[in-house]
Amino acid sequence: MWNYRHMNKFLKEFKDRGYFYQCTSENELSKLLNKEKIKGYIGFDCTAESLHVGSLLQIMCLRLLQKHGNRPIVLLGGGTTRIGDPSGKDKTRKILSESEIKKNTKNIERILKKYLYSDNPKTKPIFVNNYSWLKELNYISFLREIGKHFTINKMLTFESVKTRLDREQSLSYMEFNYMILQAYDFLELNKKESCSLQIGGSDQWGNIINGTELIKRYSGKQAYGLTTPLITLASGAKMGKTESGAVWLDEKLLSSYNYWQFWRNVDDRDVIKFLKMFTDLDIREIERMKNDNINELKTKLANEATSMLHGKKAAKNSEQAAKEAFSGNLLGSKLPSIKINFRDIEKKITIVDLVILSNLEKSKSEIRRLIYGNAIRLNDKIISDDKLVISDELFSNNYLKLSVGKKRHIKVVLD
RNA sequence: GGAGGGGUUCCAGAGCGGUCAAAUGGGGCGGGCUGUAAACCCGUUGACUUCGGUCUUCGAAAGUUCGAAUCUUUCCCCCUCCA
Repeated sequence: MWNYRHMNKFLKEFKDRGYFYQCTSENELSKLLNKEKIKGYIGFDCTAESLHVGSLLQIMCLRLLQKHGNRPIVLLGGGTTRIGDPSGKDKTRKILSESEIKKNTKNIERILKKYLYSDNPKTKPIFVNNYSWLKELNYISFLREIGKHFTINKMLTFESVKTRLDREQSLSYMEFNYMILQAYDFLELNKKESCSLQIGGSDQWGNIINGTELIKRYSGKQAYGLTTPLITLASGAKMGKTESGAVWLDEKLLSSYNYWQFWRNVDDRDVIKFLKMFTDLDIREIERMKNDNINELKTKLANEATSMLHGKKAAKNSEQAAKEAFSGNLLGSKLPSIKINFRDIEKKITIVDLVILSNLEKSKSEIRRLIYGNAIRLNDKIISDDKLVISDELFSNNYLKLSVGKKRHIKVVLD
């Protein structure tokens, strides 16, 4: 059996950090990686306007590739998004408009650039959009050159297809072709950029295999696939979604403070795992920290993850804000804030209106319920009257701290 | 093509003419305990409300009725079995 000690450093770290799920031919890939620096790619779907933590593991894979001197290729699925990947989907997804896809693609690229290093020309990420080659495919020649390498018999055995058929849910011919297009992407990148590795989530295994096999048949070359596991939280839930929606990697959709809070609030049992997966801290260092104070570890995790995305300063500010908010200080100066003006005060807005304005809750009934449950506080004082009118006396130095529950705090600034 | 079963509030799933904004469980939210954790306990979980109520929900539309999630008709969609 293969000796772990001789394993390529990239692969070894890939495993040590918990990124590894499956690999097409591990030994050979390891040998190749030892011999030369390669290019590896991951495809990103452009269905959503931005990326969320669900994609973070993939992004971390690209960073790791860079760290070990390899060059990452980011494939933006501008073309395939027009089709829709049936993997793991019960139903056909709604088809997005051209302009939506364009907008999404741009935004996703912007976010990825925050994570990848561009200073070294040898490992600088390459961004490609598969629309550039998919749009000009000629149907007949595509069928003749590429289509002939796929058998329906085999395609029908793929999990993504099978589950749809088994449940008698319709699978359109368009979607059925998705896997061929993804395989073709790999071939294209292999030809154009001599890219020899595709990484993806475990649900992409079938699609990836199709790519390596197509490359083999088409040009006789060896290419490799590597997949990451589906991350499950200790609580059993899927990573990335919280009660209040997706954890976006985008300041516009989720403030850096709330992003920091997401990491600060992970389950105890997930902390070490996440430190390994989502920070650049040395593995051995993390091992050593195992018995450190759990809350300090969470803070560390939050700081590392936040600064990677939003910068060191945002991370520090978030930590500061959290300290102030949770240690019961009168005012969290770095807390997310909303402004209200004197005219609002004159209009005699109530506590309920104020919470609505803060965007922390959107239903008045819910806010009233929260008030009855002692959950709403102004400057840390519990509010028990839902008709309380906000007066300027409540403000100190034009600031007012509004809290909903134990965890949500916002600074109200009188303008 | 034939025979049945079903679409209920975030999810699962009861209800089968008024007492139904709809049991129960899960999830969520809030409170308690703690450590911004887990477990546990309690409360809450359509919207609006001058807290008296009011309005909108049970696949869609129409109808019966004083009154429908519950009955009738048509339509749409799912599932199981047989061919």
